[in-house]
Amino acid sequence: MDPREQLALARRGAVEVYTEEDLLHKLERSAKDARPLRVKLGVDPSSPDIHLGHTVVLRKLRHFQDLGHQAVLIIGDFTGLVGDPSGKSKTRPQLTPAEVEANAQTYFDQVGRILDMKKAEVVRNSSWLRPLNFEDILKIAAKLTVARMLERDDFQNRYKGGSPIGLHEFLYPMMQGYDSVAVRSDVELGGTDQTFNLLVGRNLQREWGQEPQIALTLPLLVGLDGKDKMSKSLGNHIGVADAPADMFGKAMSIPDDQMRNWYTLLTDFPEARVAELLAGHPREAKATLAAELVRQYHGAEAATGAREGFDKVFARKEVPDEVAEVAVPAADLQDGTVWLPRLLGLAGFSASNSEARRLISQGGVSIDGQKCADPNGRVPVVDGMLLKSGKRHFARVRAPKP
RNA sequence: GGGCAGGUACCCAAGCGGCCAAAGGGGGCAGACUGUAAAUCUGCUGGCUCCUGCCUUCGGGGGUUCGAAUCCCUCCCUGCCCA
Repeated sequence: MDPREQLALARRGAVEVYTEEDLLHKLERSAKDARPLRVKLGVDPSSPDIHLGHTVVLRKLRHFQDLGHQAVLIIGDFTGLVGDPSGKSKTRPQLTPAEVEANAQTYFDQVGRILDMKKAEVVRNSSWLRPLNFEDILKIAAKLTVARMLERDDFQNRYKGGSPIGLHEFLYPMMQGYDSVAVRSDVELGGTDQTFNLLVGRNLQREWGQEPQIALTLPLLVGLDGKDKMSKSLGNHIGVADAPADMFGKAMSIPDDQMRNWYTLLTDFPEARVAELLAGHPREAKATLAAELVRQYHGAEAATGAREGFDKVFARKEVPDEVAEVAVPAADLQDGTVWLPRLLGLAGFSASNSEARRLISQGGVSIDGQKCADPNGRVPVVDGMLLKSGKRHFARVRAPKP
């Protein structure tokens, strides 16, 4: 593909490209010499499950792959020992090597849903970071200054707010930047919260006599709450490994005004199509989005199924096709009845009896469509009866075999 | 090393001898409504107890007191300032 077209494609959705001219130059040279660009993406194995927030940048990397460039995936197994401080308001716990390794494995399995892993180059940064001795580290550290570090928003906020900043956290951008030197990166991708780290890479490459990489930043995907960036620790995420029904339901719960963002960052829908959808009924637009996301990770059939299941439960208030079963142990039976709070606990709908009582007295519990009023009552156990808690928790009750 | 300010429930944050299972906000859950698990409004939000109390909780450990999240001692941790 023509370098200018490639540039346009690379540019799409990006917040910032440092710098665009350099990228064009690299693309042109790459085309001329038939030498793919090395596009670096560092992944943080501190949280093993990847969610849609991660996919924004992974999708961009995939696009580079599709253009024939070389994806270089760096498993931050060494940096993971620190935990990226970017955007964090507190120090992250350091992981043990074993944890990092286990996480990396999970990560691989999931990332294959987006990248073409057969063509990707996967490396671990421990392979070049671990052998460094203190003298090497000092040499690299000397290229960075405290003042520059403190320019970063997250550090600055923490500093001003009086929260601790570990010295090792200062080393994080340094390590990530050195990764670029180690893999001779041409382009590095990252969220906008990575900007500083990506720019450090450029500086260090220059110091090591390499042509600086292009830093391409992408917007952070806002999570289900519509406020904060999607992250597992905030619980506002959709995991790529989530079940179709979950994925669909969660996507349906994003605030309306986030739809455009999600469409542009998570789908390949052309702009015109998105505009058309957003002009229509919001629920319809959201359902289309949700279905598309399910399709990407589970296929078209699952997408249709998820949508139907959702409508069934929430629009038509019917019972879903698949309902988990709860077996009532004989020990809990008394004259053929079971204590309702106990039953809710058995079904996994409440963590304690108090919570179960609360649920019942709030009118959130029903059996076979019949609301349960007594928070302390016993109910006759009928094999196959349907227990419902809240709007979306169902369980088929199984009586003990005589 | 010295001085000062702090460590409260899932998170932020009040309380500073009894009326404190602990204000308020966030989050979570439930209900109403609806276009959805959007938005909005309302309620609930330590555990056990079949409601009557009991148990655990306010950084850890000791103490004072009839009684402590609140006072004292000590240890650990954090921030700021000085060195």
